[in-house]
Amino acid sequence: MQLNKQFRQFGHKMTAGRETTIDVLSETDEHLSAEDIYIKVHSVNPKIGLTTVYRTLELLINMGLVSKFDFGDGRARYELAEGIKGATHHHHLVCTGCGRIIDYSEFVDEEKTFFKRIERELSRKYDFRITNHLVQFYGLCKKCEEA
Amino acid sequence: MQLNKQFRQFGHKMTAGRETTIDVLSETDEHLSAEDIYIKVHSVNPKIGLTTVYRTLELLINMGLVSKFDFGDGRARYELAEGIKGATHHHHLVCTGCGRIIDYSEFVDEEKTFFKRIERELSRKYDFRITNHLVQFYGLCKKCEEA
DNA sequence: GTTACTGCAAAGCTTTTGCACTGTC
DNA sequence: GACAGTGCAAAAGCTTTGCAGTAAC
Repeated sequence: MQLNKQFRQFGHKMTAGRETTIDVLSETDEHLSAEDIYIKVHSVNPKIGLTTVYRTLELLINMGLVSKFDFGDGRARYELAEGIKGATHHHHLVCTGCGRIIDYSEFVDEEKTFFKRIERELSRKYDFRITNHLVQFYGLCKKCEEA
Repeated sequence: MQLNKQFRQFGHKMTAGRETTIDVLSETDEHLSAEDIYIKVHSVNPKIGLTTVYRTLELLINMGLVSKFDFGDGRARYELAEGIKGATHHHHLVCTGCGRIIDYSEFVDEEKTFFKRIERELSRKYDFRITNHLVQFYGLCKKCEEA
């Protein structure tokens, strides 16, 4: 895999734990917590521990390969970053009833244009170099609304 | 104060801890953590403990008087909700270098219009009742950019 | 007088760290 | 062979909970 090369460029080694973690993230469309990832990684390769998963995730985030999200339930969630292994840009609807996360990508282009303009002005006004933005909608999914 | 009445409508009692917590939140423009709030509350009234602050914040959030934010540093921050005691709608720039939070309210009207449209369409498409949205920009403040 | 509220201490969770061992390059 | 990476166990940090005492209405 070509990520191998990317690891070495950053001065890191490619190991079983790292490769398996990336594989797990590539093969899911869920929003996995560190422990979720650990369980999957561990079932593929029982030698790999939770600590390694945490350390790998931190590394992948620093390399820009993974994004970390907080949906308000006290544990972080991880996703392959946009563009990595075909992952597409999207935002999230978070159900405050059951915690379900719905991805949507309908308006991301529109949002991109909108935010680009705002970011430009905020950057200038506050002397702030914006590198990233987070958009999340909260509410109730159909099931929870009916209940 | 008229919040007193609001508490009773919800079936809650107004107590020293709750009143002091609201006062602290009203009088700051910082983004206080539970412990920050506790320190201030405790300095006004040393009888009030951290547990009460946590329980009060939870209550205030459920009553819609307080909003809870996560800026990625592992502890939650609390602010008076929009409209309570004159608190105005705003969003946040988060410096990933030093953790500084900058409030801005320049584009919130524009954002409101923009999001209203998107929320309407997402609600319909995903059968999801959107009650709230979160917008945050991440980047580097001037000091951290120079360092 | 009832019932909700509170403080304290202890527990619960996720995440991080120390250290000796292991594996990659 | 050097040095980064790893597992395990322990620690850290924020937040929640149990319980007996206290205060609001």
